[in-house]
Amino acid sequence: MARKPYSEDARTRRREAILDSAMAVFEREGGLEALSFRKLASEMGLSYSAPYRYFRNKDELVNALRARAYRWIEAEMHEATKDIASPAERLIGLARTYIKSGLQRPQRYALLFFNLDDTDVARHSIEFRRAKHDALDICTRVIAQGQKTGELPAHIDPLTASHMFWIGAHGLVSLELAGQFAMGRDVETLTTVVIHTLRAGMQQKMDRSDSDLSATFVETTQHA
Amino acid sequence: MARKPYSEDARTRRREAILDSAMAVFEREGGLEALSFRKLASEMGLSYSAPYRYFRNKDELVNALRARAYRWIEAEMHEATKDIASPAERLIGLARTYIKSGLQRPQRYALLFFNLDDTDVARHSIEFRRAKHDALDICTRVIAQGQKTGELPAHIDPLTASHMFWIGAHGLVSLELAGQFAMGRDVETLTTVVIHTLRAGMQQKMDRSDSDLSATFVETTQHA
DNA sequence: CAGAAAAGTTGACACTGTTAAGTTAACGGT
DNA sequence: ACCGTTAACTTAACAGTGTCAACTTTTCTG
Repeated sequence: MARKPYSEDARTRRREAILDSAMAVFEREGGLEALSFRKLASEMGLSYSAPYRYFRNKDELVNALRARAYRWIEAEMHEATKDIASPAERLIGLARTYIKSGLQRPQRYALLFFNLDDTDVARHSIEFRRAKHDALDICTRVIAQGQKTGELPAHIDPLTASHMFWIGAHGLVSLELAGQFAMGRDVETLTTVVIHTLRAGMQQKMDRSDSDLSATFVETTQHA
Repeated sequence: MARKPYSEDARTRRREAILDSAMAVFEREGGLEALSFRKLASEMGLSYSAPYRYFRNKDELVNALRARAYRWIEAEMHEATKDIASPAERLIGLARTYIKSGLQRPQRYALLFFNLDDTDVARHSIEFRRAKHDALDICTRVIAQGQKTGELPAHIDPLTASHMFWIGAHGLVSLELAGQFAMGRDVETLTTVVIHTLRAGMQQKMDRSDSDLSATFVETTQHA
């Protein structure tokens, strides 16, 4: 009686095709506002509400694009550093690749962190969370490995350390993409400085004075 | 024959009122898409195209909001740290205030760096550029001062150093706002670690091996 | 080949940004 | 006091958008 859908993988293939097209439009035209179901559909020779068979709404489509973007940057990092034996060197390679990739494809990178509606942040798709976790995990594991071989300091936990490198890399990419470093600053140099600083600072154990200093300035102004 | 406009400062006062309203709507509803001229105008008891007398288009309005946001975070930083005598301590206070303020008002912060159309980046309003420059300048001057007193290392130039702190602070805020640190990580700790790491790493002079390492990984993969 | 269900289409609704034309209000000169 | 000029504002309209409900067409299964 009930029939199977046309073919399970035909369906997902079509879904992927839509995502391909969507990513292309998105990166070409720039911005999520410029990406509309209607433009997308017409580009694929379909009618304007056809994509609704594959994505409940635009948010769902965009979240699928986000997951893709994450898998892409993860692949970039893996590909570029998988043959580096030394953990410390690989860590630096990861950071540089992350930065380079982000700068190379601004739109795709922006997809990862910008334009997040508050509700989106609450619960991303599982696909998205896993992609994110996997990407960070490469970094965490490399650091843990480096701690075993003694190349990297053992006093900091690997997750915190990789968060820190992520913060540095993302901060750099993000500010550069927002055009904040203008005035003849080149990113190459800044990249090197940031990586060096994080690497060197990581060696230094925190002592009491650090946490004291932090407590000192907790109260900030609160005028709207 | 020709008459003066109603009153120069009445006009700018009205403009400011619109911006007040716009910022309120924007922060309440969340997101630039939710902020429309029509909602804004109706909230002020005006007709839907009245704001066009004060802003050529939505981009211009948004850019004015951005400039406001910048002046806001600059004021927060100034207010919270102006009485700290030691440059090194004040630098840390600046970073902590920046982070705290950003986390406290996510929408307003996001305005500064997200949702930038490619064309926007090219040429922001002069107002915006100056606000940005002023904010960064606080940091740069504090560092320069710290170098004079010997509290901070002199081998790095102040602008690069403040860029680095900016990268760290922004990266932290930005990732936290994007909900990337979930899994029971608290930002307080991460903040302390990042600041400590930058501070400690800054002391360490770069040697030849750093730049060598950077050159090693310049070629990354290039498959779409 | 029938019938069921998926895929795709069309029409409609409530929005949006933006422009053009028309209306009202405030000022300067006489 | 009045008139013209001009700013401020309103209204109508256009081209888009996301989204849903009602259709039509296609494709597979019994």
